[in-house]
Amino acid sequence: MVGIDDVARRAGVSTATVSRALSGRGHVASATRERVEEAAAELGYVVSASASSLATGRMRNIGVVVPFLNRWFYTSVLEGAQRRLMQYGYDLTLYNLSGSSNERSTVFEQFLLRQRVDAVIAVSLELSAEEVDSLHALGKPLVGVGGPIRGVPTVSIDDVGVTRLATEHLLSLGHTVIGHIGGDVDAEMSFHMPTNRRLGWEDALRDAGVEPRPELYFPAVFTMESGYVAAKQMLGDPRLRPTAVVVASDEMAIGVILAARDMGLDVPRDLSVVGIDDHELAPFFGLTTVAQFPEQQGERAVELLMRELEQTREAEPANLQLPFELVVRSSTARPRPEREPRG
Amino acid sequence: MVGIDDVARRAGVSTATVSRALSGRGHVASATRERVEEAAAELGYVVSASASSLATGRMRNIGVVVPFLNRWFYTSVLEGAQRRLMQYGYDLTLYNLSGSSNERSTVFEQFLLRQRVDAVIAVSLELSAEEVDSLHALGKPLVGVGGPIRGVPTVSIDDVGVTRLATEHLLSLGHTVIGHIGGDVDAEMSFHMPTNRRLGWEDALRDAGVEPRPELYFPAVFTMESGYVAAKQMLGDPRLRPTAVVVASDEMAIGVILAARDMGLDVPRDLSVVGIDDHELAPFFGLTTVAQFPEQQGERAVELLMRELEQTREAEPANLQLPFELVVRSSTARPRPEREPRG
DNA sequence: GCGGGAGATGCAAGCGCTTGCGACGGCGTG
DNA sequence: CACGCCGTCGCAAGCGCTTGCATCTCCCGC
Repeated sequence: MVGIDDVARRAGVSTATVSRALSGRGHVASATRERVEEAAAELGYVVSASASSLATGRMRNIGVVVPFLNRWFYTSVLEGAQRRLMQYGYDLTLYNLSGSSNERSTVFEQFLLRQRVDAVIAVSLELSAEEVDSLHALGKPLVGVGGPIRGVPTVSIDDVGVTRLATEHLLSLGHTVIGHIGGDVDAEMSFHMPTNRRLGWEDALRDAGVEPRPELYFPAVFTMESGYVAAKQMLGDPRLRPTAVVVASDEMAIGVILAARDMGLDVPRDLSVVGIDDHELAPFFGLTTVAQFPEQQGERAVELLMRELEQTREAEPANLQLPFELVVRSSTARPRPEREPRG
Repeated sequence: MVGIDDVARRAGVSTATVSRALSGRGHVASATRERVEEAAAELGYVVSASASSLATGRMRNIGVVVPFLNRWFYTSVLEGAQRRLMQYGYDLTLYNLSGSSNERSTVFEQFLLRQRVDAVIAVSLELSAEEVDSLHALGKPLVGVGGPIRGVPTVSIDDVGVTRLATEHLLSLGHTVIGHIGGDVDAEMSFHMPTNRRLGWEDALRDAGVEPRPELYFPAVFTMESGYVAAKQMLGDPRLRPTAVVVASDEMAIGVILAARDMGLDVPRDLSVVGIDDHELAPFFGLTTVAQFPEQQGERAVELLMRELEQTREAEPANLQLPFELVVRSSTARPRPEREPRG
């Protein structure tokens, strides 16, 4: 295994110079630097991560904690974070909490605290005060993505804004009886998000002079099937007869479209549906949606972290609100002139 | 930061004893061990990963390389691997190749060779001989999941077996005009898999005395949309008129179901479809499929690695074939007595 | 022409563990 | 009863880097 002194010998300098030349820290004459780089390349030298870490106290590795893996949002965030981290020369070590419930404490106690990561990104997780504290006690920066964490910088979207935008789109088309299928507050790991999205729907309606009807809200759990079931209930109730529905995620929205189809309703003629996400399947189903950009969220989270890590100054816990935008496809249209939504 | 000698002092022993007591290597009187563990717990001591790695040469971290993240198969493998690794006390660092094409070489040259991982798991990747060699040169065990890699232990399923089983299911129901929608050999990173799956379809047909017709095979790219498009072509061609189709993945198969529906065909009355995977959406669509168990594949890959890592003996490159099984749902049925499949 | 400063490099002391080797008793065996 | 072995533990030498400090050279300005 070729080490730093092999390189030093070959380049005719000291190991200190090799270290400085390769890391870019400290002054090295450019001629010397080239000679060192050449020697390193010829020998195929790469620094030992552990030795370097031991000496510097930095692992160049950050931990990303996600509640699930099998969901578009998380993998997208992961993808963005990974890409950006690689550019910074950092590794990403993955912690997935979806296993047994005690996996969570194992992750925290055994792994995150084990000095294997310089910082952690928590995706859509509501961390307890102790969890945050234990990380901070170790001097490990922490940023959240998705759910807000008290006292921790977070990148996210404006959750009330997205459903507000979706609802406004529907209102502008002339809809007034607009349902909402959203996350079940009890069932999710992050309870703010579903609540906020519901709020956006209500706010937009009120601003338009329409009083939101509680019976037009149906809870679901962010899966296609759950959206399907909720839609069947909503559309099957003759007292409701919504002409449009805003759905808190694209996966659920697709379930809604399928449900409508199965009930003989035409989308968008009989029912307009708009989702949130711009999931990869949205174009295929012609789903109008409010796009959020999870990859970008991952990237920004990394940037926040890097700023805290590379500079010495404490980062102000600035919560970054990322942009979102309406993508109109074929699942929304003006309501039918007749007030009867059924075929 | 509490270090090993803080623990040693508190327990009244040497650091050597602390190390041995906590790591379980070497003989330590059980009374001493308890005293040490107690002291460590009281101080909240956790070993420094870098110091430990430097001394032992082991990182207790393994790299997992995936071609994409946004696909059910990969995230499932990842999930399984992660869970098992955590049980062994290992970290998982994630490398995703889906970015730019030069990301691949960066991953190999800059990261995997950087002594940050003890071993690597390559998921559905055809590694070049140099890539394999460079890893072996560093003494890093390597196991593949999904695609076979020459000279490397691999865990996978019998790709010809799965489509054979799917086809036999259809044959046993009485179908004889059975189409196949499979991966496009040119478009995929792993070229064996689509070929083998096509082979399974052909073999089963031949064994039943039916000559497979090449025009009943349609290539696609493992997405729902691509399956949809291929199905439209297949079902739209009046010369073909298949009564059933075996599809190389569930996502594509769902596309096929949707296409059939859009063409006014009833599944399974007018068309039986069977997929491969047992994707999380399969139950929702009532899709009959051949289940493979990617999480299990991830777990087994880890086990293979651990055997190679923990024991000294060289692992024989035993390729592990994992089980698969037919899951019958509502997308398959006997063909209609009439030979006319159209409504 | 000389003092001072800045740039370039080397020396060597860690970073916090692990582990081979040796010391020391206590106990089983011939 | 003496010998040797084994279980238990400490000593100290690394593991392969990084970096503060010292040294030396060269150049600049007065």
